[in-house]
Formats: sequence, structure tokens, C-alpha cells
Amino acid sequence: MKPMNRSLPDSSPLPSSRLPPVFFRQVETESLARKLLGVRLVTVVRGVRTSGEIVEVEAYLGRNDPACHASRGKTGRNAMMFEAAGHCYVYLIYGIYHCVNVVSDPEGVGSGVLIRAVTPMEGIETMRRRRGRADMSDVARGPGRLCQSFGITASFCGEHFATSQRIWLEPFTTYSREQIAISGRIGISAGQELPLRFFVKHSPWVSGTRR
DNA sequence: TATACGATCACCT
DNA sequence: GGTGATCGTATAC
Repeated sequence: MKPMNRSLPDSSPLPSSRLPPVFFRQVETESLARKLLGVRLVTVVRGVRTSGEIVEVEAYLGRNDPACHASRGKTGRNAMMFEAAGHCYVYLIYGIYHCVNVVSDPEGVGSGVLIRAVTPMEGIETMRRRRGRADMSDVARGPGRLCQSFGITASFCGEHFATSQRIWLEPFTTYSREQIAISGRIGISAGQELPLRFFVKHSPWVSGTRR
């Protein structure tokens, strides 16, 4: 067991650079997915800040997308996907790992963007410690690894990226269409051919390969 | 109540 | 290239 850490949670004002609620209200989920590339994901857990630049995402399109958790309607597990855009939807996968999503549609729809990989920026030693493996190159490559590094667990489900004190998004850089690659989504069976995975071309930090 | 399986990863050959 | 880990949830009985 770790020694108790009773340092105060970060009570500093919200950074002015944080992305506002309107950012999340894109007309298309794919637009939000593209715009999340180059955005900085930040968490503060037990007073420690970790951050990284998002380089890979996937879009999940509600009712009409068989791969989307929301495609068969609202359940206890996926209920957060049906909340308003900007909410944080976290779920447990394979009984072991967590995956984090940005809800992308108005209340009741059930779409979102899965964050699949980031380029580590701040708190790298913390990330490595949380991962329990020394290798820096894998620290935030893949949705499960990234949640582990950033300390994201099921308790983050229901936070809002525009207002949360422990998870948010900040503008960092932007990419043109030419700098973004598109492919099918990874690890799904239905709808895997759909071009809903977006990643930064040539980035060494993106996860698994597929077309 | 029982069972099948998953938006993954690590480790093996 | 393949496979086992591991458990909450959804669905079937």
C-alpha cells in the first residue's frame, strides 16, 4: 500500500485555455473527432497533473452504428453516452481496462468519441509508475494503457470535460486534413469497414495498425 | 440464476 | 502470428 497522500486537491481556478462547452456541440461526431486531434488531455489525480496531446480517436455514432454501445438503446452501463455533449463516458473492458470517451451529441442520442492514444507531455514518471512497466513508448498508446497512465477509472464516468476539476481538455495544436489519416476502427466486429478512426499521420504514438 | 462476451493488452511461439 | 487474463453487463433461460 502507498503511504496516505493528504495533499489538497488542486484548487486553482480553471485554466482559461480549457475548451468550453460549445466546442463539444459539433454537428457531426466525426467533426468533433477530427478536432480532438491535437487537443491536450489533462487529468489531476491525487494532486498530480498528467497530460498529453491526443493523436488517435474513433467516432461511435449512436443508434445507427452497430459497434456503438448505444446502438441497442440505453442501459445501466451506457447511460452516460446519452447525456449531453462534453460528458465523460468511461467503461470497463475485458474486466481489466478502462476506455474513455467524449460524448458528442445532445441528450438522448448516444454518440461519442473514444480517445485511443496521446503523446505524453506532463507527468511522464507518474504514468510509467501507474503502468508498472518502464517502457515509455507504450505509456499512452491504446485506450486501456492511456487510462491507466492518466489514472482514469470508472469514477470519472459522468464528469464534464468543460467543468471537471480532474479531467479536461485544452487547445494545443491543430491539424489540417492532409495531416490526418482515416481508417476502420480497431477491435470491433460490426461496422469495422467504416472510416471512423482518425489519427495523426506518421505519429509514433498511435496504437494498432489497420489499413 | 446462468452464461457468453467484449471499442484490450501482455506475453508467447 | 496466436491466446489467456478477468469481470461487469446484457441477455437468455
